[in-house]
Amino acid sequence: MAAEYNPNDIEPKWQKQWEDEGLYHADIDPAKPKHYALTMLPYPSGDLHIGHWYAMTPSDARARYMRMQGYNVMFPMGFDSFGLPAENAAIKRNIHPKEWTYGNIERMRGQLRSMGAMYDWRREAVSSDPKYYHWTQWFFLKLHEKGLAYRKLAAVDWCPTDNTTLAREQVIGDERVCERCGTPVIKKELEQWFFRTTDYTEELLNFDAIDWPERVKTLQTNWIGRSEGANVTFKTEAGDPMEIFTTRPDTLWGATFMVLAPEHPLVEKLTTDEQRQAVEAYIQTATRQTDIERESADKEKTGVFTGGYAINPVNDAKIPIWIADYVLMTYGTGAIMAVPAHDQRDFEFARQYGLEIIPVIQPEGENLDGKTMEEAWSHEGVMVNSAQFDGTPATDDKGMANPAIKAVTEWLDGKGVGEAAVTYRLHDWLISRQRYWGSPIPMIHCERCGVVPVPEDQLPVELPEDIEWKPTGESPLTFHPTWKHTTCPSCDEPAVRDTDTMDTFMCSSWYHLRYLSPDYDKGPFDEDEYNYWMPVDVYTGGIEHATMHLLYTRFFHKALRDMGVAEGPEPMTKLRNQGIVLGEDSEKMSKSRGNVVAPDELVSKYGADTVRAYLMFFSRWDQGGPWNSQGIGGSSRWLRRAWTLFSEKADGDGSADEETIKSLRRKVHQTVESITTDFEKFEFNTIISSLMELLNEMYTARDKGAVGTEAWDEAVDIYLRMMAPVTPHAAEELWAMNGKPYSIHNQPWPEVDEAAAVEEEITLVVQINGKLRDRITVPVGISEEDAKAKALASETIQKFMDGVEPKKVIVVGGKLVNIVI
RNA sequence: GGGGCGGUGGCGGAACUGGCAGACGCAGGGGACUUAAAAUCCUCCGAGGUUUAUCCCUCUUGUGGGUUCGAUUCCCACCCGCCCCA
Repeated sequence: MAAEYNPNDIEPKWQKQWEDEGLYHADIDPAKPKHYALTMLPYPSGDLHIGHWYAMTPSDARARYMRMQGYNVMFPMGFDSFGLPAENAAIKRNIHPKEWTYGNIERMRGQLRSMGAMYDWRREAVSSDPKYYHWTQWFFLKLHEKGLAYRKLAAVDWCPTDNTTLAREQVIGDERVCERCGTPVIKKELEQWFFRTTDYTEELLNFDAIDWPERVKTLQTNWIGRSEGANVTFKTEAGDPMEIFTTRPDTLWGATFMVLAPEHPLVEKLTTDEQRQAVEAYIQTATRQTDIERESADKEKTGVFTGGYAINPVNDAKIPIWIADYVLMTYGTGAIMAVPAHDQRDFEFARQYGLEIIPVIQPEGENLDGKTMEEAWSHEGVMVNSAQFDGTPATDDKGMANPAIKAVTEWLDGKGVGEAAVTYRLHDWLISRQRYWGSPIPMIHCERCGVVPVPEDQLPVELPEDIEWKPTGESPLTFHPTWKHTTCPSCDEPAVRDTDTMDTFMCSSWYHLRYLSPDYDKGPFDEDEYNYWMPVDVYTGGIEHATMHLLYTRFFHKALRDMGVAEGPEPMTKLRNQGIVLGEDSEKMSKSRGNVVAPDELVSKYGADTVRAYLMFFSRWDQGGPWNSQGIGGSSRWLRRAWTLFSEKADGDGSADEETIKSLRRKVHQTVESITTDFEKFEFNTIISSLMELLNEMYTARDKGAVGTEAWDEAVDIYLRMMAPVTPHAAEELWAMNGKPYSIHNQPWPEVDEAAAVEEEITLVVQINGKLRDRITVPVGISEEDAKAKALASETIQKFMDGVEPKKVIVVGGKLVNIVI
């Protein structure tokens, strides 16, 4: 009798053996094609949750599949271990961030091992280790050297809960909340370090070299927010130039007022004595509001007339200058021309304050009138009230593709009052964080020499461990008694270190390079390793990183390339996103909802193989979906059924008839075909379905006496190979039980025997007027005439046709006949 | 307002290039085994109609239209959900 399936025995056993033998060690092998498979590294938050399993085990299955396809596969893992939660735990529970983090890492390593993934642990990298952040700092110095890291005073986003600044990307949604804790951010004027991501805007918009999901490309494109238009210089009555950017220079003749941000430097000068009191009061209230409140679309528009006027350069019209809080100093030039007839926000503002509305784009078949219009017209039409441009068609096209914009822009340029311009929404990346648990910024502030980089041979600038936490809004490093005091590398006089640390996205922008050689100490990575393994061939992870990590890492790579440190256009060739596993109540899993699924419990109940299989099976991987605690029973049943069939020493007499053998082989090879395609396409759910179907078919074949035949042995051999990526432990154990040589994970992927996979008979579908009426079994490759003849000869069909002559008969590739009557 | 993704049985989902809608599984019904239960095995399982029953028919992929011999698939309009940008 066969041994019972007991995953809790066999899984740890094989994990240990694989580990001891270094089965999954990936070393440079020029004789083999390489494959660098990478899954986004976890933050060591304490416990591996089901989302980690969902991200990691299907990726592991695919990496294993690639390995069986003959690739030299590197599949590394590590920890993104700097960050706020460690520090918050320190404050809350009085435990040092380092201790908390490394305790979690240790725990998670064990949990990761229980997945049975093929990680090469020799390549593990931990971003909070000095030997790692040494090179994070080194990259900072390189970026600084290249002029890509700079310091500026700016109104930056500040999270009052986390007590730190945030990058623009880390401020989420209309409510402008902190990406980590959900607190609405506020603005603070601070001097901070930035990276010049905006130097790479055009290049970041180009996705030609990568196979990434459309969704991610769209998200990045929107985020970068390229808009074409023109810069136009207006003048105040006093002659001061005021530059504005507009995407609609063709509507310049309809500009009936200008609006400046309340903080605009010219406001002071423009404001007349009569208006001064109102203007100052307005500025006071506006500065007390957050950007969210100011920009909110449904908020009533408010503003105040400064008393000053501007001269419209296209027609010398004198137009009033207002200030309003919906214009932000941080966006564009902090000044806009207002064309109420063709911009809804300007329209509402004009109606509110009784300002003039002049339509300059007339839609076909209508006659817009500024006095009676009910909303702005922002679509195509013909230019009117615009002097020599009257009659020029204005289309819905953006930028120079729009004939009206093109004509006006060229004219402005010739006149010297404007020029074509492109603006981007993308900001430079704010790097400084006023927190402790991060990589120190390797810069020194010297009273005499200014900001001086720490010399390379003094890296890493290590974090001190004896630290006190005070929620002051300044980096805890500031209050350390000695740490910040140093000498200036250039004048040797006393100086202080930068006490901010780097955004942790900086650490994760290059971790894929550290995996190449985590212990290497002559540089961030060993060049031989780089030359062999890079770029990352398949990168998997959640889509939530589309405009953060995935944008930063592309920027980082391009910057490194320009320094000669990296090569190639992009760091990650192919990207695939998994969805999110929801709780059984279809809500996001959270401790407070009590709908969290704990993988450790599932593993002890069902075994890791079942959990892996179910995670691959229960939904489309890219979509995710609600967990179903009963559903996993199906995967468990499948695996046990497979175990039963393949572990029993069934006495087969090989008495199966020829047809049974043929159809068994057909199904086997058809399954190899479909599973291969599915692995290529990351369609994991149908891989499991196909394995289930084949298993059902094999049970039928067994009952018909197939055991003991060559075809049966072939089927078992192929089945186990196809199981291997999904359920690596069970497959290894069954492989051994069937007397096959260790290890199944060194076996090649099965090849399709095309001849065996071919169907001999097909079901000819017969339709009348497109409705299914009969099915006839015919030999494959039947000629069109024969198919037609057979269809027309069918009794059922004749009954339906009732003697009517067919008008037309359509035969499709010998598989379908449609009779039109 | 602009853009993206999605909407298929009670549920998760499948369906290759426009060609048998609902593979595979969950849940559910019926049965076998069992003193009983669990486990396992067999079987039914979109809705409606017809029939003793087998059969058979009609409807059905968010809604409405279109293209086509034929549409879950392509086109247009709309509704709903999620996301991004305004």
